[in-house]
Amino acid sequence: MTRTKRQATPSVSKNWAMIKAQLLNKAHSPVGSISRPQWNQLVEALHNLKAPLGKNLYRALVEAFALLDRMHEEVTEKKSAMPRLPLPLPTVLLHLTIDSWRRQAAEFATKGKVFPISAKSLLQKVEHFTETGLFDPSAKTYGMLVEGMASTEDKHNAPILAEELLERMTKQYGQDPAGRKLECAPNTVIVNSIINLWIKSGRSDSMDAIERKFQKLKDWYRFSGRDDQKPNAYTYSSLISALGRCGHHQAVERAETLLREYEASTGKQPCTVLYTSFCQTLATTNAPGAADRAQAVLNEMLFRSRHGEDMARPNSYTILAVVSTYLKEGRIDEAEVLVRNMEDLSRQRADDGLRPGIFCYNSLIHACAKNGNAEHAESILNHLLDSAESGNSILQPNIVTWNNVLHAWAKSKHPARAQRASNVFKRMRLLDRAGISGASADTRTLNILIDCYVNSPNPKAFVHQSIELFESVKSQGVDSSSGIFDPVSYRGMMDLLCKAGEFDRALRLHKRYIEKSTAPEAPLQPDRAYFNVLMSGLARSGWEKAVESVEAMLTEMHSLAKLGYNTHPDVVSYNSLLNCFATSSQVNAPSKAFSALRRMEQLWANGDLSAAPDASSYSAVCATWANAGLAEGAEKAEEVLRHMLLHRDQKIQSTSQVFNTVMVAYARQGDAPKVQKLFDEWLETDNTYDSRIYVTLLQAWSKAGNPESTASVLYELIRLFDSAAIRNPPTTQMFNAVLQAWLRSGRKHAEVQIKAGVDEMSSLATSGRFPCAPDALTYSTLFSACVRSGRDDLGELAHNGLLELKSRFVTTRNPMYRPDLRIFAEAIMLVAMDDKYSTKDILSQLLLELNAVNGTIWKKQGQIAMNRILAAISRSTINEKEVLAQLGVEIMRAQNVSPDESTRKFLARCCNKEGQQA
DNA sequence: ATAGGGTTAG
Repeated sequence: MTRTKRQATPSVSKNWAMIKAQLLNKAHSPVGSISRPQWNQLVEALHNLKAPLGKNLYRALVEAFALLDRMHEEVTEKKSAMPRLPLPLPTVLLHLTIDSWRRQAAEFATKGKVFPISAKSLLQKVEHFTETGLFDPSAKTYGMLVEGMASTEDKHNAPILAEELLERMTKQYGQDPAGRKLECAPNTVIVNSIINLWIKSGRSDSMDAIERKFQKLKDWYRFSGRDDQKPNAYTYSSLISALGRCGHHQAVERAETLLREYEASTGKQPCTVLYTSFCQTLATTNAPGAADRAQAVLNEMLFRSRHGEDMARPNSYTILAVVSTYLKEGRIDEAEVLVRNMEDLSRQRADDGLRPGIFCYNSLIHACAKNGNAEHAESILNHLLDSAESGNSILQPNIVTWNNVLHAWAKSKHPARAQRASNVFKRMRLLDRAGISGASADTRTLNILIDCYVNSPNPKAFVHQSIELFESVKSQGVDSSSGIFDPVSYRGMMDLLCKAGEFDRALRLHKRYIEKSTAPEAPLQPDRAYFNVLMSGLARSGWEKAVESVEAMLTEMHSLAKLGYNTHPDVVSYNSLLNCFATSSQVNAPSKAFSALRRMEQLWANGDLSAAPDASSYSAVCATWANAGLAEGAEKAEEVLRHMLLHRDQKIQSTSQVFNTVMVAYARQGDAPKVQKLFDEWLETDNTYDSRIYVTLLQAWSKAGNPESTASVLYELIRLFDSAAIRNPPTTQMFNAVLQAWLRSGRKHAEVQIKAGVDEMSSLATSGRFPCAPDALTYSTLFSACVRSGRDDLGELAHNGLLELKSRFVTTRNPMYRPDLRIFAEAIMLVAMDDKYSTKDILSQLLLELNAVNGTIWKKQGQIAMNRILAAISRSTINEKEVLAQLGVEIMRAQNVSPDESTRKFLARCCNKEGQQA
């Protein structure tokens, strides 16, 4: 008796194991043979699944589906006898299963995996259950299915599927208005879910679809007055965030209308999410004044929540949205101030909800990275680490924080950037080993770190370190979700090895990677992007074997593609080959380049759209001709341009890159009128803008020594900029071209024109109109013209110019303002030639500064420069020639410059005159 | 049952 009782109330798992063994095994219980008590056991088993669903969701889910399928088969088999079974089953059983499926699928999606049961197949199942009467689904059932589409269906198709489902629901409900139950009508929740599918779809028509959906919901509500068909805060919030994310042409205006509409239709003030969505839309659209408006919204929210009103209290999402608006406008400092203020306020109000989250800090760090300020990025990390150590768990840096800081060093110009990145990585590993969460390196960490090495000033120095890292990570055998090398890592390694000039090593590693990644069951496979990076690295390298290696890899891509890998060469792959030819010195490079281009055109004609030559392809072939060192190089390049204009893919809208390459070729031959002709043709036929092409024309006229034509190009650029037709203002480089044209023109009084030009540049730059502050080249041009003029009244002008340049260099540390040997030499000559200005003190001071000009430049130019200086001094009327000559000799000795015959001649002249006077 | 967030790679 006791025994039977124990058996009658077995544990859930025991019960389940027994049922599974007996009832799901068709050999034991053939379909159609299940008795009423056994049926009840099946139902009970479904109920009991509720408990384990939370823990081992996936297994429970598989079991639930097995049970449902078994019951469905049973019902189908026994259809005639159905009245004996208590059908339909309670809907909650179905909902429990679908809800678990939805949650499980969402979790899979966050890990980048696709759940094996799709919404589409589940929907089919549900429809079968409905047909047999096993279940009677409601709008809630379909709602959850629509929800699950977001994570199991292709995002492009998901909203279409959902719309079809809604269509069927609407039809069914409408066909039987009297008999249908209220809960089967399509409702607000399902429409909201569909709107969210549209937002995530990435389709170009999504905004229209969303507006139509919204309109439809409003129509239903107007007709029925049902509360479950009324647009709610979820609806408005989704709509407002859609405006930014799907690209509405007047997003902000529409968002404001929607906010007002929400207030009018609900009688409620907007809540936190609505305000936050509004700020997000301001951020994504980057509307004028976005940051100030977002800040105003935040202030309003803070004001309303001041006395504990919860409805509109800002949270970390809100703060992030406002911070993003500042960052989009480049107002990093103000973003930081806002974050600090919110930290203070949350302390003041004793409200942790007001604190900026780690996402805010990660965005700030990313902004620093973009700004090149890695030092500051790291200081924010340090602040976070300090505050985490003092018990602040909300601000624990996570992997993105660390990755962003490393990224900041990768983009930095700091001389020790790679070393600093290495140090950050070391700290990371220490903390990780100490069990601190968020510091465990993932694949991105490794990739960014390699990127730091690639971008270091001396990639060669980090080859060893990278290979060590590479080997250590590989041998650790960590799980595949984090910390292993992926194709991107291999790409990075290849990039590093190419930049370091270690081509043989790169090719060896490449071979190993291909062997490993094409082995059966290999976790990683070679892909097109991997090959493209490697090939473009080789193409850029200037290595003599680049052409043959890239050719071999192209063949390899083809053969791997035949084996089913995603390595079919595309236009980028072919362009690498073409770029090899463009820099190759092989005599047959042009013909090989042209035949490669032909092959691409052939593939394209045969329907392989990914291989259609683009502007870069044609430009590379033009460059191959231009660089081949042939007399007719420019003409041949132009033939390629003509060929492209006739046969190009219409997707190439901008032809400027190709025009530019051909123009550069003619410019090199000194044929400025031809360059102008091509420019005019480009202007007439191409409506895209390209600053490079203007620069080429400018340089061509400048090189031809035609100041009027050069200046007219510059004036045109100024006119375009002032009329807002182009965004980039004229720069120092462009003004310099005009000055150089004057110098090259060899005309009389060119120095007067150039001096006027330099003054104009200074005043335009000081007034902030254009970034055209005179640089080293500007003064070099001016001084050369002055020296050439032979005038003896320019000492003060030269001296002041040099001082101005020097101070600009000291304040900016920008190398374009660094005075070089030539500038110093010519300034000294001009001072020496000016009897009224020159003194021994000025000249010896200048000579000492000349000596401080560092660099290897002395080896090449030192002798000529010193000879010219000594010549000028020897011709001057100054008294202390011998002293100055002595100084010159000392400088030459210090700089390892050996005197020649002219040197000795001028030295002798300096001393002789001195001697005569004595 | 329904909404919103940060990073890398030619």
